[in-house]
Amino acid sequence: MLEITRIRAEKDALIEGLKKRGVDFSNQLNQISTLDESWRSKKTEMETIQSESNKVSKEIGKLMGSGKKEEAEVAKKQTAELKKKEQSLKDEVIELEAKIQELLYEVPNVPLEIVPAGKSEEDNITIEEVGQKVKFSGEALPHWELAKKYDLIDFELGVKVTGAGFPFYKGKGAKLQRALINFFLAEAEKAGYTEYIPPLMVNEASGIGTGQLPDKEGQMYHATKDNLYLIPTSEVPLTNIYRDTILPDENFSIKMTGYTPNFRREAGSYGSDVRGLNRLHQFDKVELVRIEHPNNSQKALEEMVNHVKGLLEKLGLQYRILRLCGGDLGFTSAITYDFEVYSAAQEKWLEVSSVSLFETFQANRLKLRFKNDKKKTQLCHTLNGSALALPRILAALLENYQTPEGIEIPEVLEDYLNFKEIK
RNA sequence: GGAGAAAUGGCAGAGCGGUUGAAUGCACUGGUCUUGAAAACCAGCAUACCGAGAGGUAUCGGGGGUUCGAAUCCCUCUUUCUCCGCCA
Repeated sequence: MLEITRIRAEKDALIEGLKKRGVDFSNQLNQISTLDESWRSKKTEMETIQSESNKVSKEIGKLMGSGKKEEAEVAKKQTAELKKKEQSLKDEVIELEAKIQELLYEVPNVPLEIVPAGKSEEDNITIEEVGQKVKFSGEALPHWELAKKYDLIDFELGVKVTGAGFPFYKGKGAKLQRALINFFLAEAEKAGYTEYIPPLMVNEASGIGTGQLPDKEGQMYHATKDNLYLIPTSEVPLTNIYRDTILPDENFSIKMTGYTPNFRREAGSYGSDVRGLNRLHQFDKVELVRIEHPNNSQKALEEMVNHVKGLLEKLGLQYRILRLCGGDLGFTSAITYDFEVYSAAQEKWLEVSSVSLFETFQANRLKLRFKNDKKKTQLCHTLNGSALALPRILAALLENYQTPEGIEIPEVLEDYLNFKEIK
């Protein structure tokens, strides 16, 4: 959520910045601005009346105290009119607040200077490409066939027990999955992140805090009886740890990591995009979340990008980094780098990580602040990134490391496994 | 799931329906004193919003109500504790 003070101060610049998303928000911002003005004047008016009636009430108190009951009765009658006015002003103020809030929820974050304008993924910029295409001697199988051939993942069983998009990992497939999780967590720990195992369900307030609600309600599984949501990413519980928090001073740099399954309804997805491990309703991910001083958030973003690069390089996967264009940017993000690995058998790029800086957009909703050197409360910056999402990494590993005899295992995972190849 | 008790500032803990945004203690910050420290003493110390400022308004777990006036009374939800039941 954009800060109302920013809209007051630099509305036109914000409108201009938002155009990079390919949508014109001048309507919303102008409306907010107008509503905000009348809100302020109504509020002042209301508070003046409140102040008056508070005074009269105190007078009555004094009169009652000194036994002048009749004078008190007269004063009581005086307040009736004030009450009426106060109530109607209050109604107006509340209505204006609700309207402003509603409009604010509609406006996404403003992209940073270096984010390219653009409408779709076509306009993303590839800023780096690392590694070589794998050459196969024979036919290269897609991961779903490899998974079947070596009995690593059972998709049909998942359909039977739960539904499409909920696979079973089995035997060496399950172990490989667990090894990857441990590897990612170990790397995060080395980089100074504190590990958490968060709840897999969150309440409504948390969903609103990180921006999944109200806009993306349909993306989450909702346990209506208890009004809880299954998390679509551990970003939600991890970031919400710091909801309604004021950090005591400027010296903070909060680095959290967590492994969790993630649940996404993915309504409307279809075709080859959902084949095999490409898109699941439940998938594992190790997430990085950071809360930073505004002066430090750019550096933190860079560190996170380098962290993910390191992981992909250690796994020996060909990858590229994209800077998303305005149109492809998530609602809450100011800048996002996507990481894609090349899946040699499917001959396509698969997104395995997304690293984003939200600046104050999330912190504003979360009420996550710190005390600056002038003892004023100021919003923190939040960041997060996947490091990494498991299924597509697993898919790429299976496909890229396949040989006619079996599947090799990247050396870096050997410490986490009791086998060195899959046959 | 049933029965009972409770929820106040960073913590502890007062608070007859009427200058209570809230006593007091601890913690914290600044100052005096001291060669330095401790102690003692003095002062300061919640958040948000409106306002150039003076100041104003709101907030005592959340929401609603009674009243001229609510931390204080009523309803409701949530959470915590105790007891019972069930259970990995």
